[in-house]
Amino acid sequence: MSTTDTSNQPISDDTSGEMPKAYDPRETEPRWYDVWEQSGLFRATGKPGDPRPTYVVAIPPPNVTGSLHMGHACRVTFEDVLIRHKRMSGFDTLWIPGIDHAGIATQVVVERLLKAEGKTRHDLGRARFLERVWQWKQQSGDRILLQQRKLGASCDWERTRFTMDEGYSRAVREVFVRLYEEGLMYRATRLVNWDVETRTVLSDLEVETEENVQGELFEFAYEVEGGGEVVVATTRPETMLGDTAVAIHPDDARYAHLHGRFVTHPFVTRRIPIICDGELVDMAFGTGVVKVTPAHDPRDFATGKRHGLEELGVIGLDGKMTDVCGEFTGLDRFAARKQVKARLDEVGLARGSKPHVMTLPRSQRSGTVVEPMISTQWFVKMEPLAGPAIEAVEQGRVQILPEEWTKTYFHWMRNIQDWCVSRQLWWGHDIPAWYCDACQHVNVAREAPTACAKCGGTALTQDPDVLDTWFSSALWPFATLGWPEQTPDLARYYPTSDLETGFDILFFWVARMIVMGLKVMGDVPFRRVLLAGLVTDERGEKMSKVKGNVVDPIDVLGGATLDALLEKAAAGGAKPAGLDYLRKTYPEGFAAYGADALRMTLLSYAPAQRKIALSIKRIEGYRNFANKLWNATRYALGRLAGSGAVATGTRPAATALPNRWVLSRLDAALAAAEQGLADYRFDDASGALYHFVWDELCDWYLELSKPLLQSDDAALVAETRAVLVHVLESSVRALHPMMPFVTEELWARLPKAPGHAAACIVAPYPVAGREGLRDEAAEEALTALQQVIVAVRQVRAENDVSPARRVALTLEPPDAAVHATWAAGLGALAGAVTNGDLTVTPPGAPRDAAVDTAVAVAAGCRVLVHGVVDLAKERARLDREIGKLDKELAAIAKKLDNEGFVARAPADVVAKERARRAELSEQREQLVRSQQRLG
RNA sequence: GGGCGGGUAGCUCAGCGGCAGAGCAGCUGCUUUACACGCAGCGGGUCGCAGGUUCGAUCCCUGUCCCGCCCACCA
Repeated sequence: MSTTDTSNQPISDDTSGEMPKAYDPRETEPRWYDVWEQSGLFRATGKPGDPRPTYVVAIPPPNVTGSLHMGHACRVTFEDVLIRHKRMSGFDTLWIPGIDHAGIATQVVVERLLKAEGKTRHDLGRARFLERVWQWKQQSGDRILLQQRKLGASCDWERTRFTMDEGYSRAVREVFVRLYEEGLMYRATRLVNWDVETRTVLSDLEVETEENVQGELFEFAYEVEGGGEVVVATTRPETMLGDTAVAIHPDDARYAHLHGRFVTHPFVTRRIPIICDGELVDMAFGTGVVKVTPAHDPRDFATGKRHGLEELGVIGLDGKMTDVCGEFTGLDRFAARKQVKARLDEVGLARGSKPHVMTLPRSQRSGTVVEPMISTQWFVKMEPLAGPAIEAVEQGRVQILPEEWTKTYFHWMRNIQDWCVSRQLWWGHDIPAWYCDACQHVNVAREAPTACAKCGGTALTQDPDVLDTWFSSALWPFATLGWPEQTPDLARYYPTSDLETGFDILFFWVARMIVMGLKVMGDVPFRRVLLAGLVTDERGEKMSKVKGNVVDPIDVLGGATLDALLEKAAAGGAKPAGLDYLRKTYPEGFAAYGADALRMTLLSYAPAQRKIALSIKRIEGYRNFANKLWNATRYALGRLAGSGAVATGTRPAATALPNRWVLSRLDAALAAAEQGLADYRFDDASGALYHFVWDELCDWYLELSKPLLQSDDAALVAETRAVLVHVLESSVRALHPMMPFVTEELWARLPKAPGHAAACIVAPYPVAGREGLRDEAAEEALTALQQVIVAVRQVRAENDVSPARRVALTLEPPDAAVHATWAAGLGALAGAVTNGDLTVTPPGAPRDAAVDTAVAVAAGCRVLVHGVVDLAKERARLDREIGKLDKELAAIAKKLDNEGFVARAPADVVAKERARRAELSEQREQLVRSQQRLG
């Protein structure tokens, strides 16, 4: 695949200087980011009729609540890998950046700022408060966008969107009105989740349940009119002030005499009917009598509807008892609980309490216990909308990865409840509903109406509430492309390709985008959903300011001393335990690991329904890897200098074994990377390239290339240079999506043929098998070479032979054919790499080794290391080697002696075992003979 | 009460029918002119537990014990 012509791109940078021994990301990263951005390389340039395929990702817009955290770094990394890979592969790529206004979260943050000034939002009034929030938005939003740049995000910044942009607001109003017109948006009075702290209603999703709370089940009696009593139990005694019925099971013989009777309320003058309800009451639970508070409990609310009970609100929107509560009026709900219990005790109606394990609903934002309240709110009717969204996933029009999440998605969608979308906040999208002062008619319109549609009255009041922030987020994939205008962007880039996000917002955001995309655009918003884990600290605990365990991506990139970390944590309100954790875990703070290292680290975790416990040691490892790549290039540049060898992007021809081998291994690595990227297994893709570069290219090829480059054979030297530069530049290109900065820097320094891409970011992504396939013969031969070299190294290390000491080596090939290969040059390579003078003995030569000679068996050959005098050590080493072989042979024997195995296992498996047994036995025999010779 | 995921080397995690792997940590050497952010070598695991299927199980099935998460209106 070809990429856009970049020969005229103004890519230039001063990379002529000497390469320092260590790579310093602080120097290269800002420099290259500016070059990319200023050259317009992030822009999606597709025009109508552009033949290139498109690839589109809409970023999950970060909240304007502060600064970027590790979760965002995760988003940026994954998405940037996808985008950069596709860009290099010739796609017209668009990555839409943006910011979310994050209604409640942002309002809470700004209110906290005001509180520090001793003010509340009410002191400012709505208009001035919103001004403050907009100020905050500007500041926080800018910071977030800057931080994303530091991570290397190649977004099309000119298309940056904010969920409260003018155009975006138009989209929100349009969708609201359309849903209203179809009867899918409605206003209703319901029992809702009320957050008394922020004084707003919450959707079901914004309520989190705290499990296994140790509470108590308090029992008290109601006096029955005409004598007797019934005992009820409750975890919330204060709600008894709002009891409007007492329920028993219709079939409960114990209470048959109570049918149609009343009880009296001890604190307010009210007769409370005893009702029969088989749905609410479980005869076996407690006393079998249930107090009914329709205004403050979901099940009681339903019961109230069935029986036409009065809904008596006793807890106000402010969490205090309302004025129908007599002596308890004005008390905080928790104070009232105590007081009610005390008073019940006083009047002799308390009947004791039992410990009770329960779950407590808490507000996701404020953490306060959520109070069920009756209130009039706007709802979206979800069931008709969910159907198509379920189908889309069933039919694979949207694919969810990892697949385990599909089930979770279906479960939620199939049991979906209506979505409460109004919020009693100031920061958010206004609800486009105006109430007629004269006739109360609800006027829902795209623009503010001048007169009531029903009575013509001109006195209209707009709904003071705003919309749930997720309502606008649900429109993200098309609103960012200009909808409701029919823009060229919308035509070209919708549906988007992949959506990548954290699994924690599968319901909040992903599911609702699918719903809205299908409803509004008539098509899915994206083809694929990639869900990633939550980034946690090293212990697997969620990062939080209070815990002090927040790892700021920017600190990881640029470095931070322990003192700086402690200071920041303390400023964020971290507790002493959190600071201790920091001291213990990061005693030296962070070095400047660089964005590339952080990115590689985040990519290295396998996708799973699990947390990503970010380890600094791991980041350090990838920092080291960047340095490794840097130094490999440094080595290559030194050897290429003045030679005229250049990278062409085309695989050079090779005859020498190491050259053939490394080209073949490169191909294997590229194939693995390609597969990993295709499967969204970034861990596999990055891992394949990491291991190729470090374990094969650096550990073996670069070492083997040294003797080759010193050869008198000019053609061999030229070939090796061509291979060296090719393998390196291919690795650099292949790693670019994961490690954009160091690769761009190295790319600039590598000598390139005139036609080759000027910038790595737009260079063609290397494809496996393009200019040649795997070279099996070379791989096999080089494996043999490696075995011999490793054998010599082992012998040297175990016998304390200094690496500096040159030794004499003898290689005894088993037959003429093998002898030919080693004699032809492999033997010399083995010697060169191990600092030895290696002699290959011809077949049939005498095979007696002197006593000071250590012997290993590798690649079927005997490997003799002369001048090794420590007999005891050598004997011990051989013992261990033989022991290892014995263990393996025993395992093989167990299999082959098993008739079932020989009879039923596939023939090739059996054959393999037999061959292996033969090989190992031969090896063992040779070692035993060598040992005997040692005496 | 349902559902999902996890328990593999000291730590963090890959692997998921046919020789137990990586990174880090540990131990032993090495100022080898690409790299000490390094090189070479070594040690370390009844793959949570118990059954079953299979010639063969870390991998598949059943049960069980821990840990995490999600959903659910039992007073």
